[in-house]
Amino acid sequence: MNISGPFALEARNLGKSARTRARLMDAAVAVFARDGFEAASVNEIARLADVANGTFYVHFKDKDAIAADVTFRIANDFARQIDEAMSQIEDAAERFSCATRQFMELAAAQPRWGWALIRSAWYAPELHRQMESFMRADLDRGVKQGLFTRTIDPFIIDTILSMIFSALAARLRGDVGEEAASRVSELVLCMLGYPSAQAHAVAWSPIVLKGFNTQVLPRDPKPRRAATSLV
Amino acid sequence: MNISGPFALEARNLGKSARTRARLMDAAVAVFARDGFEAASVNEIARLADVANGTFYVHFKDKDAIAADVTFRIANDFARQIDEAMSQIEDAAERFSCATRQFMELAAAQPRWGWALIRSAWYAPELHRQMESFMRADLDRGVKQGLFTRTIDPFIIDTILSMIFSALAARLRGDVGEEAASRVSELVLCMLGYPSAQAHAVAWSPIVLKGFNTQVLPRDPKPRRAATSLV
Amino acid sequence: MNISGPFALEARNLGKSARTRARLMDAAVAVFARDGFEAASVNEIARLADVANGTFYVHFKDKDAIAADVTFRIANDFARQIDEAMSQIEDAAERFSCATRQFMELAAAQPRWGWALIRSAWYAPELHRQMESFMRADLDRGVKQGLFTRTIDPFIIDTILSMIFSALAARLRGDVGEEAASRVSELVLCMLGYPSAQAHAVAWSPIVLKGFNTQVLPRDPKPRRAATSLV
Amino acid sequence: MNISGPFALEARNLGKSARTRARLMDAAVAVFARDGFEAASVNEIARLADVANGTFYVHFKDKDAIAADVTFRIANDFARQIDEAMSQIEDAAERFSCATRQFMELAAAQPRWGWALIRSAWYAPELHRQMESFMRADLDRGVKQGLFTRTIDPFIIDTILSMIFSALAARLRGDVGEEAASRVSELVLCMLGYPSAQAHAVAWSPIVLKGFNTQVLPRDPKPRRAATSLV
DNA sequence: CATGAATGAGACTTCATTCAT
DNA sequence: CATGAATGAAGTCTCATTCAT
Repeated sequence: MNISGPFALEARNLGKSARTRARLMDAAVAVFARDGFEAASVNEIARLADVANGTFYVHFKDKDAIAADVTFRIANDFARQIDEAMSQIEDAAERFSCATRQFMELAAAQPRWGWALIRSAWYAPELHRQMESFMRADLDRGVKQGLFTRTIDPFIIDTILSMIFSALAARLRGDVGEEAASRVSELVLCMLGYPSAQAHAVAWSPIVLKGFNTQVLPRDPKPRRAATSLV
Repeated sequence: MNISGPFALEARNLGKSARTRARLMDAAVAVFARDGFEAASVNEIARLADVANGTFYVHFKDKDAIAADVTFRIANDFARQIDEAMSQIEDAAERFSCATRQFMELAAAQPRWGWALIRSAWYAPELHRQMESFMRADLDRGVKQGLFTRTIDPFIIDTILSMIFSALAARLRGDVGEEAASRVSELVLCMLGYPSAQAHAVAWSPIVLKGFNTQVLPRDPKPRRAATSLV
Repeated sequence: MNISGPFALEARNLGKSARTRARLMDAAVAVFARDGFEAASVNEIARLADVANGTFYVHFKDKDAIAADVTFRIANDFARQIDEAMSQIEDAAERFSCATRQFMELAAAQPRWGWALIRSAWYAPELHRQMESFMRADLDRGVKQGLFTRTIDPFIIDTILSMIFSALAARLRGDVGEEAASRVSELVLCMLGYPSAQAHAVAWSPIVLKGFNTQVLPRDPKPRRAATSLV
Repeated sequence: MNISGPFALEARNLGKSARTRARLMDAAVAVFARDGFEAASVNEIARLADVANGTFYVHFKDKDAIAADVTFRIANDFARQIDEAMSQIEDAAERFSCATRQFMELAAAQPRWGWALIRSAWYAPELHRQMESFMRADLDRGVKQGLFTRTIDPFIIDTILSMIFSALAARLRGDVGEEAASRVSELVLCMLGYPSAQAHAVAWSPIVLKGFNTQVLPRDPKPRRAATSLV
């Protein structure tokens, strides 16, 4: 039962150990996505990764550890790709919209990663903090640019994150199509005090979304602190 | 290890069976709130309820059954109390704000119920449908009254629910005080196209919130279908 | 869930206690027949009998006790009816054949009783001894009459009983029709040394078989020791 | 509590996993023999095998699986040894008698295997079919050779099997000695229409019975379909 | 590193049996 | 007598984790 995914692809030229580890991570993503974090079992992850169950413990202390690693690297990978897509954008509203739409596009292109994020978000507080910090940069920028009238604080950031996750879940369930990203962007911009008509224009403007790029980050990179938003 | 809660209080004058059942329900709420639905175990519920583990199965088929019963009755109880609090209100924006604030007040007054709702919402689709239908009534009314410009559909309702749950979680974690309800109300009203200044006024107007009333509904009431919002 | 059967019918004019007991016995027969003795549960018997589970213990010490009572009474009832059917027959070969055929007819007419006998035979050694003693009488008579050349001892009686039970099971499963009784009779007679042609004639001679008569014996009758065969 | 038996002996030079599996199979035989299939518990099997209860599930899916494996291997082992013992015999009556006597000798030499067969025969329809097919070959041969006048069909085969099992049970209970096999052989031969005197001669002729040979078959052998009788 | 058998705690569930009403 | 809630032992099975190879 061989799950092969982005991590394995990334590690294809590395040593055997790194490749085994990568296979485990791909398998973990698949299992978290399918069963949720709680119901995921180490044995099942090992089975999907085509390694003996004991091998899991050579690479990870326990289920929490692999979940943390997986979500961390997914988040970083997404952040990197989103960053690239936004490098030329200055306007904070556009940046936010672009980031949100790009985020959902990436997640939709790799539904297992999307579901894994959703289904282990509760168990990966690290992820939350990371996404908050990415997002905060653009929201603060918008306030400075006079675009957003709403005060930015952890509460509102949490609220926005929950909206984006909710929209992502709807999209992945198939309840809504790719317009989900624009819809939620528009809602958030309005909520932040951005003029309604412009919110609509920005959120629905045609943009080029990057497809999914499997060049995931190397293991244990220096934590990124780029002044930018994940979403 | 005796957990005593609203259900036990409600059942204190009923027969022995009803009292045991109520103890189990209170215990289930406590465990769901603390551990989440998945991690909750029947044995632990029985232990908290101070009954033998076999006793659980005298009253409920399995964990799903008690969860369904518990969420159903919490939701109905909340709905009833929120309804009462709003009986005199006609304006849809006020109704929404009142419902949301009342909901969060009730949940905050009984944090275990609040956490239980949050942590088993994923596993209680019934609850979701119920809350959606309660909320939809007031949102549609607002559209008819010309207060909301946003089109109401399942996507936006889901989004609003996720915002409210997110705010509730923040409140229950203690990250934010009782202003959480007003803040999220205001955000939602803005998002729906309600004028910003009025949104603020409505969301922050002083209102009398009912405290928690433990008169939970009797078992198996006729399902409420009142044209009103749970939140 | 009301099972009503021969015992209930028999007890319809007795006191309430006797009727409850009778309902339990009918239910026990049904459950033993359907699930086998091991898999039968007291709760299920009580449920089928439409009484509370505690009521079972008012009437029977445990599952063994009801099984013993039930098989004892079925066996006695069958014995009584078989006796009646054979009262005029003197020839031992005819008696054996008649008894066997009558036995299988009764069991087939009341398949639950038949299955219950088969499926609890292992657990009711009493039944075995009883059937052995009934059968022995006719076999010994056959030897005295010079019809059977085979020595009669517990081994051969056991063998014959197992043949009859095997044939009964085949009949109740529907693998074979009502000829099962004649076939097994013929086989046994041959085996006992009875001339082949006569064995065939006796085993297949048309006889009048009594239908099932629900007048089961009163409770705890003096054990019958009539010099006759159950089968 | 260490049960050691033929399977363990057979596996003594194999890997650890095979040895544990063999211990479980020996233990299962012991428990089935002692308690019957229904009453046997996985925990008890593990206890007798001196392994943790979880270990059982490393080797077998459930009780059915180990029962199927055990009966399959016992049956094949018996069949192989019986085949060997009969390789030179052409006469169908002799073959039947030899097979029956050899079968009972093997079972009596290894009473746990005998009891296990008896007590799980009901739950192993596979076993029944296998024995039927082995036996059928010799019975049909006897008809072709003009030795048996009785028509061979599933009903009579079932009947014969029940006789043999009944005799085996009597032998294992100690109610009868090693003459049981000859007695039941003679009875069956008579029943099949084989001349009485010859039946006696064949059934009681001195033959060399192989003792029990613990070289059980390797796991998953090609199923034997030799045109011969198990009994 | 990789393996995979073995472990044993613990989850779920059933059920014979008791006992207060 | 009848009830049926309550009990707790016992059974089934899963799973994170360890360890010898």
